[in-house]
Amino acid sequence: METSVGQDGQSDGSQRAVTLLDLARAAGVSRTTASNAFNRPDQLSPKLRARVLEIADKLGYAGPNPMARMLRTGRAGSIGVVFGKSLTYGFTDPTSIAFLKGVASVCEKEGASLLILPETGEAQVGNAIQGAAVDGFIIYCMHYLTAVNDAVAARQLPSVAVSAPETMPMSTIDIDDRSAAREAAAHLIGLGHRRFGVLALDVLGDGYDGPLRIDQMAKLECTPSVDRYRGYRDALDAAGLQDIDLRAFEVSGNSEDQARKAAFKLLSRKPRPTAILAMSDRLAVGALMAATDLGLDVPGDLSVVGFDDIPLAKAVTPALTTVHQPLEEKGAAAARLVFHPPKGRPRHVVLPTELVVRNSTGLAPDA
Amino acid sequence: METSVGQDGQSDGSQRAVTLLDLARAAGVSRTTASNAFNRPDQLSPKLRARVLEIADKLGYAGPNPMARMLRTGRAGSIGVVFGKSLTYGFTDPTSIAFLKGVASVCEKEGASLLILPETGEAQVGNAIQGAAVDGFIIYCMHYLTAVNDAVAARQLPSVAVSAPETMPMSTIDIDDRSAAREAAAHLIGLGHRRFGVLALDVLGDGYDGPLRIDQMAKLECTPSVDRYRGYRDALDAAGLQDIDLRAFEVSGNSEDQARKAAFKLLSRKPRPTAILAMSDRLAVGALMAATDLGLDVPGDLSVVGFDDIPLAKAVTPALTTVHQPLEEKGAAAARLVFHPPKGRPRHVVLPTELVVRNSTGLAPDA
DNA sequence: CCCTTCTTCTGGATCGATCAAGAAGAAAGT
DNA sequence: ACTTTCTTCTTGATCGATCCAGAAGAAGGG
Repeated sequence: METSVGQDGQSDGSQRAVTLLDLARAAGVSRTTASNAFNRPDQLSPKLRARVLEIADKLGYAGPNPMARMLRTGRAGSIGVVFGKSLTYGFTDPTSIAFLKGVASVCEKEGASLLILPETGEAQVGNAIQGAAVDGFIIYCMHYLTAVNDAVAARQLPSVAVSAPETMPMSTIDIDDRSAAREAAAHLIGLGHRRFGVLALDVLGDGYDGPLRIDQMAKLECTPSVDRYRGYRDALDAAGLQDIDLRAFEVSGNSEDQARKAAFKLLSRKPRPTAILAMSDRLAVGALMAATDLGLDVPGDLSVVGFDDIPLAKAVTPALTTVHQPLEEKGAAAARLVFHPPKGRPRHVVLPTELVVRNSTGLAPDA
Repeated sequence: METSVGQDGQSDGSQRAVTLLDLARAAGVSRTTASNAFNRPDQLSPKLRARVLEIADKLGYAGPNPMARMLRTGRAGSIGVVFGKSLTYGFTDPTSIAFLKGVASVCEKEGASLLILPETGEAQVGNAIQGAAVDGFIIYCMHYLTAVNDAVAARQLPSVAVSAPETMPMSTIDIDDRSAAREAAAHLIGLGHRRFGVLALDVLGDGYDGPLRIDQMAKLECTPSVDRYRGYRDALDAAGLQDIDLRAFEVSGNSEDQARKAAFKLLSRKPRPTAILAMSDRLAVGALMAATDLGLDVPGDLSVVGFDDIPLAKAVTPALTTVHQPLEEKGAAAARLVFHPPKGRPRHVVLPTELVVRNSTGLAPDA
């Protein structure tokens, strides 16, 4: 009758953990009653409950084992976020930080935890997703979306993908990147600019820096970079400027320093561009630094328009003209959709954007 | 023998999930063999394994249920972070973001997930901690440390507390706030300053803004604010200036805007302080804004020294003189201690800090 | 006094996996 | 030919809880 417990020996250290059954025995009640003392106070008399809890305390019983409870109830009390890049990047880029903030705020309201999955590379990412004890997933824009999508879909849990094609079988949250970019470019065209440089987000996430690989764009699944580029072109087309040479550089990792170098190259060409279209505010800041390096005045000699409207955008000098997008709300909306999934078909939410004109754009110098 | 399955009816919708047993039956093997196909490829022939996995795919079996696996193996594959403030704050404050980044980078190396617990208030925080399926905890400086500490300790898991007293029964990670602050103040004293204003982090986390509540300081468990204040005083004492009136304002939520207001008040007194000791860089930035509001030149009329050395510190104008502390490394070190707990006694790590002199401090104007 | 209802508590079944021990057959050593 | 070893696979027990149906006793209604 006496179960021997491995090599324990009662010595200070890893003794077997106290379970609900131990507690029940010690209190002279059934497991269910002990369980109810924690979960259903109305199911037993207050006096008994107090006694059970007291004995639990004495035994060092912290409460029902979370893993066992999850298994039995089928709920984890948390949602998972799958990142497309290293977590280090996720906690560095202001865009994803704001997104996480939005997710976190909704989690907090729901009393749920937020599980951030490690980035393990395309081959392994399925394992992490498969093994995550969560009630739903949020997929934050990534480069190998298919692998992630398949793994998440297999879990059959409420899921939302951000900045993903609406052809995916789950709900999506997005902005209209293309028309937002179009508006940014139209603003510059309206100011008389005719020579542009583009600083593009990386297309494949493979650490490449250099001229935009237009030929690779078709491969893409996660497409802000592509959509924004098309938006820029749309504006040119609409203005009858389709023949303009739109020189574009890809910048890896949304890095200010790389953007500075790329912008330096763009601005060293003759004739020099009078405006830079940056696909993110960080890239735009890099362009500002390059302008300083070259002794160019912004917006006198050069106009710069960004994208995102991160907090830094209005803190830099000159304050950035940029496309405001609701970063936090993206996260919040995604989380809400996970907690309260739409019945029937998945929902595809498109959040509004707005061009915010500040001090980094002005009339073209040669206009 | 046929178990009826609730009200399922096979209709499109929530059909019972496929289990390992279903897979085993469909493949004509035992549960264990099916399990091994996923977890121990070496335990069965490659041919059989391929067949099992194929059938799993066909059945839509995503892989072993994470909750069941956790229960059986006793491991969750993730560590939890307990915040002392709302998650919104955690994802806003550059200090905690950097900390999380450090934690995340180590998690990624270990292939583990990062579970961020919701802030539920002092009364409920125990529940969240009790119910978290994790392999260990990191406690990030909070205001009701006792409640958190008790709940975490009850879980009997490897845990690390940040900026917590070494009297706690778990490992701790910290910097020497007191001597770092002392160094910052000594720097100003060396420049001839004799009239100081202090911008203090909130002592109780209750949203209070106003004169520093020195009388409350004894109550504290989580003590950067108190230690830094003491450090400032230490420097004054060492210089024989113990009688100086060290006027201090508490600023709630480490907010730049609130700091600006508080600094405005400090700087409106006659005679005006010539230097401001800020307990964080955000507070210091608030002081810079107040200086601008008052038409004061920094460092000509006013010197400002911050604390933390967040990225913003060197981006603002003038660049902040501040105490550099290894924010990311704090998170990384904490995570490492959770993954590889010290045998025997808990470890108390104190990371080095360094005063970084930039452009926001200069000779006292009246010296 | 009997029947119903409510409160309080209990035991067995179950969630879905992994583990330990061992069986069956093939391969190898003597 | 017989024992040993290795490979491959299986059965029963177990992880620690929650859920369901029902029992025992108290309270209330006619």
